[in-house]
Amino acid sequence: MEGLPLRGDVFDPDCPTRVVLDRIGDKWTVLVVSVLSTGTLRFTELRARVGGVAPKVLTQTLRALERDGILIRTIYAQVPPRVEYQLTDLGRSLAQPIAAIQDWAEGHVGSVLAARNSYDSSVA
Amino acid sequence: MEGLPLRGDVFDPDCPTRVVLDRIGDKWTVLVVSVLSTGTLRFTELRARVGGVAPKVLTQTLRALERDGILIRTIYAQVPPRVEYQLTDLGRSLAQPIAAIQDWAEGHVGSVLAARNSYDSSVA
DNA sequence: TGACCCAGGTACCTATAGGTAACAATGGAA
DNA sequence: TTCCATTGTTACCTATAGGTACCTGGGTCA
Repeated sequence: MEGLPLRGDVFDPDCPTRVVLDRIGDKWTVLVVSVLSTGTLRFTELRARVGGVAPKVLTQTLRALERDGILIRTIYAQVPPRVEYQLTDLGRSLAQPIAAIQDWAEGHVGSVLAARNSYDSSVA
Repeated sequence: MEGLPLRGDVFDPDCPTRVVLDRIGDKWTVLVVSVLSTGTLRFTELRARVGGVAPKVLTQTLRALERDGILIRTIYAQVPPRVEYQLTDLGRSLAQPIAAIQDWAEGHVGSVLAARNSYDSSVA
């Protein structure tokens, strides 16, 4: 019943593919997956590398990604608690397109901001 | 002052790269860019291909993308009005990573849904 | 006897993305 | 003279993602 090689169609509003797109649309998912693609990290490290996340929101994001099979959460019965997050194979496969997006964003910020300035001044 | 080959850093909360990620996080951007990557389209055609968009929201999305230099809006002084949307070079360069994301989404829906079922039933 | 560390949890608030429904403007067709 | 096509706009409402601030629990270190 699982692992159907079923192919979705993002243009169908009723296709669950939309759900996947929504997850990627999540404000922090891209950043978290990107950071984790470099290796296993603990909560606090994650928080430090992804600038600006509130702990509550980071927890939410991590739980959602765990639920979707993108990452694994490992709890070590220690004191103080130690929890590690690492990507699954599925997560690693997602890391590639995400890296492409991130790369585009970093490489084209200048053009986008320039277009924005130009547009705003012509409308003003 | 424009077109700086400045490279952003998505992990810096104050970096405008975040703005670009936010735009991609927009619910309809990915779909609109994807559809337009196949060629120029009119408003109604666009609306038909991207299932489930309300006209107001489509207008908002298109304006935002125009502002960011991703697409061009051409108005023909006809009656009834005719407006065409096409990607710019910048938009076409974005279409590639977006296609990768979309491809991933369509190809891995099955795995994600399976993980979700498994997670939900183990928590229940 | 505190104070600290880690990984969150809880309660609460709000901005805004997104949605619904109805209307506008124009000229040609029926 | 009423209707229709086309591309939106306007007013209005709401769900929820996201944020702030503070709490918890239990070893350890001083």
